[in-house]
Amino acid sequence: MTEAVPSWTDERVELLRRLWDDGLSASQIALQIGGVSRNAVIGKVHRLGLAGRVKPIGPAAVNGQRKADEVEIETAVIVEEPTLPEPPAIVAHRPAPDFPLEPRPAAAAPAPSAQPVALAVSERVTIMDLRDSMCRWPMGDPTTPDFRFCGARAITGLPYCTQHAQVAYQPAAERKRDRRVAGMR
DNA sequence: CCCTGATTCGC
DNA sequence: GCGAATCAGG
Repeated sequence: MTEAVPSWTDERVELLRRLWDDGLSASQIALQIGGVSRNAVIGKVHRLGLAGRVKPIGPAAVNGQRKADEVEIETAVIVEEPTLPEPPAIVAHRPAPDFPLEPRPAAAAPAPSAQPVALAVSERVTIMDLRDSMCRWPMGDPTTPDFRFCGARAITGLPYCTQHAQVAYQPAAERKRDRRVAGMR
């Protein structure tokens, strides 16, 4: 097939803008877009004038990559009381990948009974289909082409749906070691 | 060492 | 305009 990438098409640029605005690093964006190096991404970002974005939180928190070299502020887990009638200024940092938190069984043979579904199950959406008020919880590695977002109805004021908001802002509960899938490289 | 973005500069 | 190489920082 034609592996040759056209170049920075509108779609690719749009994706680039979105991912960059989403806080993904250049290397991650490059891996996801494919066909471009991280330098290319950075270069394009600068040309587009997107550089100098506000540094969110979590330089590479997307990957469970921890370095004992430095003490990071990963402890930025916002501890909140069980009651959250109002969305405080929660610092939405990029949550760690979550594979074991899928509320949907793999084999989804709907066997449509005469039962109207009140809420559609989480529909994974791509970055392109991600709209506002959609849960922006990342599913899968941003480095893979099948990277999706939850896409469910997000809580007003929060970037996540009820399901993921819980895990995103869980109280100072115990934290279990998250073992990521077999990493390449 | 790993990573990050910023910049330069030949193409 | 593009991006590899390089730079500078964490």
